[in-house]
Amino acid sequence: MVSSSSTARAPRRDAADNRAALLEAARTLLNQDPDASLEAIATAAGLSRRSVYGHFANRDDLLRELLASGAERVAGAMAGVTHPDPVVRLALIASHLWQEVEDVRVMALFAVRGPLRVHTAAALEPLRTSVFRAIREAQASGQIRTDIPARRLAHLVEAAALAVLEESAEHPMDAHEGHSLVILMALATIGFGWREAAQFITDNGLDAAS
Amino acid sequence: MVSSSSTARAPRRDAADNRAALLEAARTLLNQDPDASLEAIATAAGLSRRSVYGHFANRDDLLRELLASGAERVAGAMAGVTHPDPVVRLALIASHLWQEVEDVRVMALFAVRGPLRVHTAAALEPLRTSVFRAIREAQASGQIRTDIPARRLAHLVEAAALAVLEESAEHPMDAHEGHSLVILMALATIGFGWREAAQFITDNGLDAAS
DNA sequence: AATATCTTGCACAGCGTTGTGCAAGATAAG
DNA sequence: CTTATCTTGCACAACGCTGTGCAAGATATT
Repeated sequence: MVSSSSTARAPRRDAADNRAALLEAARTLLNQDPDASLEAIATAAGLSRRSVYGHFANRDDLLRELLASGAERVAGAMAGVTHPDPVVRLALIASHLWQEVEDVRVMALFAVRGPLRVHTAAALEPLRTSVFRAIREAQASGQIRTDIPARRLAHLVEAAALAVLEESAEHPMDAHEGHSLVILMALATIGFGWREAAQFITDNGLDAAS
Repeated sequence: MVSSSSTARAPRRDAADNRAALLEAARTLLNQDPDASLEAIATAAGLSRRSVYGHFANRDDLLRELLASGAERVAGAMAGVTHPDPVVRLALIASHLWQEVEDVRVMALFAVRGPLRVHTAAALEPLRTSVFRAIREAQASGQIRTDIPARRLAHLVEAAALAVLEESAEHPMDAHEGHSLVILMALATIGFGWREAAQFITDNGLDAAS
């Protein structure tokens, strides 16, 4: 199906560009207002609303593609995180997460909380699983709190990260501050006291994360 | 204007009942779907959509009244919280908060996060202020973390409480578990380690909060 | 029983949006 | 240059919702 059997001509290259421009515009606009209209998105991309339907079947299709690719990008960035200590692993995940999401905070919240979170769930599944595994492992070795079941704790860690995102969306926060906050809140959630957390961060060089 | 000067008759008493029924129905329905239509709300209240406009000028009016009264109820429940130790005060606030909001969790999230949060801000202001004051006081006396500015920390504590609400909305959680979680997460956010927090809770009888 | 008050149903306008059909125009590929 | 591909503008239908006007009906109050 890729190279058609008939004598069809190759698709125009600018079409692909426009498609990309639409996604990029959507990324930007939806990050300001998750309910931005197609009209607004198309205009921002330098196209007409009508043309959008030449690239995507409908609004949902655009959103789906945007969110799915975003979720995969985020999940992909976590793939390289491997560390023997499960707590360090968690902190590294938090750190990378922030870096990936920092410039799309509002849309990230929308992607995970909004009505379309169904479309990102699949791509984020491995990430959630590795968080859960790290927590279970850390509980087993007595490194973190055991008064909350692992599943629940995993959700709460995720919620803590989202809470920082939200806070950063409402009250200006530079990238560096957000980065450390995400880690601090994750550690706090799993049971670390604040001095303990600070010690842990310096001990493991997490404050100078690349 | 209360008792009209003309020979007007007193308003019918069932009208007030219907108005109350509308608010109650709205409270229930909006707790399931914050975008529930007036049609749905009116029907649930045993009235027609048309009648709603006999009691409220428009949709926003209904919402405003509902949210404002809810916010005041919540804020009012915190008024009685006075304790010399600011950390205990924070924990008590968290505890009472849960009890007030437990049966309206989804709508509470909507009221604080949604587009109508403007209408609840005023009523919740004293509550937010007392959280901020408690945190500042506790920081001054070295009881809690000082690596995060008081304002920011206050926001994060609020976010932590909301995170528990959200978690409870998505993954079933009985009232008791939610109650302790809210306190635990608040303490975690202000810098307590999990054992320290547990100790603190038993020491102050917070696990048996009325 | 008289009457003001409240409810109802229906019709209608308005809103902002999405999705389509179609014909004409612009443009990259061959 | 020719042609298939892409874009555009306009018109139109549809959707679900809010808000109103009006006349008729039900009901509490007096």
